[in-house]
Amino acid sequence: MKDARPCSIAGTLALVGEKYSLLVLREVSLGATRFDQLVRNIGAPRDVLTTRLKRLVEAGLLEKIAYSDKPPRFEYRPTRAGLDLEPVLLTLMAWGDRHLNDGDRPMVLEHFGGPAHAGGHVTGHELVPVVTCAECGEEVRHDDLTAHPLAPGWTVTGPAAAV
Amino acid sequence: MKDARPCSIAGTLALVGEKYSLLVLREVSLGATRFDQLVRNIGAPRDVLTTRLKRLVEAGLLEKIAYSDKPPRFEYRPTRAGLDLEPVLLTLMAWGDRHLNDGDRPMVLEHFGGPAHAGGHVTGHELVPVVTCAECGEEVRHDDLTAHPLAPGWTVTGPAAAV
DNA sequence: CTTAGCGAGTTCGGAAACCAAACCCACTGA
DNA sequence: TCAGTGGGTTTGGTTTCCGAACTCGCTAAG
Repeated sequence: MKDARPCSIAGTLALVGEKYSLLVLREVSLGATRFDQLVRNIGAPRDVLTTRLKRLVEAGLLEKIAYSDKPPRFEYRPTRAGLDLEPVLLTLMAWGDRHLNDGDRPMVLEHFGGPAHAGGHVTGHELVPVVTCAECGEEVRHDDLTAHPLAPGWTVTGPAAAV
Repeated sequence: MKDARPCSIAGTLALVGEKYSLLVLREVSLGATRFDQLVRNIGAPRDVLTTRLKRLVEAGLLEKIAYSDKPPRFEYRPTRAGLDLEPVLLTLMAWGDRHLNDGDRPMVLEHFGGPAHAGGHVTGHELVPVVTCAECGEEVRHDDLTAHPLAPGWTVTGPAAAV
């Protein structure tokens, strides 16, 4: 991994790209914040989970918060930075729902939003996540993109080539 | 990883969650489709890259296409399923751009879309990817979501708990 | 008071993955 | 004939992963 293209994708994956890290973020986002819950729900070896949690806390994606003094017990809560990874989880889930297991979804997400959201809402609708451009509001399609590397020497050459 | 919560996030990561796999998808999406380009741009060991490419081809995310017969030479092109992972790459990049390196971006993406797109466009705007709900069009926020696991025994307990 | 159990890790030894460098093979161009 | 390129494979050492067993502090039951 030395001398690679400088890139925020690689930088982010250096933080959360190891096995189980994103699943930890999934669990704490769902509300499972304690060690044994994480072990059970993720199925990771306990020692691996220990090192992942330490790393994620150091990186500022999780907070280790005491919920008991005697004996000392902690839970791991996502920080704002940690919750900001939710779009990654949603797009991963959307891809799996579409391309894995013949479209069978192991979990669905209910979204409370839209026009009726301002008042006290009662029922939502199924979430279908789509990546759009904040500037123009349109769904992002591969052919509408052009990459511009800002570091010298790192060009792109293909159909999505920079100018 | 046995006996874990059934989940499309975990399923997708089982396919593309190994080290370098998503960077391979990044490169082929940018147009770098050949073995030595991938080695250089990703910085991965050659043997690891060999096994990643084999796996991604088997999984149907890449196609191995001959571009020379004598000597036999191949390039690796993303399939539709491979390109469908671009939302994951975009959200990873957006997170890194926001939270890494004090907001310095190693690369910017130009988006050609929006109202002026139908006619022959000349200039685009910077892409700022946002995850929205296809149903209601709103940006997805953590507090607007509720998870509903469809497998028995796998519940969620926290603030985003299912009913 | 003794024992059972839980939550949250730590320790252990073996299996698997990763890594950089070296090597190989088929060709091309000088 | 010789150097160079593209696309790998081989080699041997390091790191990571894994499951099971163990520890420690505490609580609840008998």
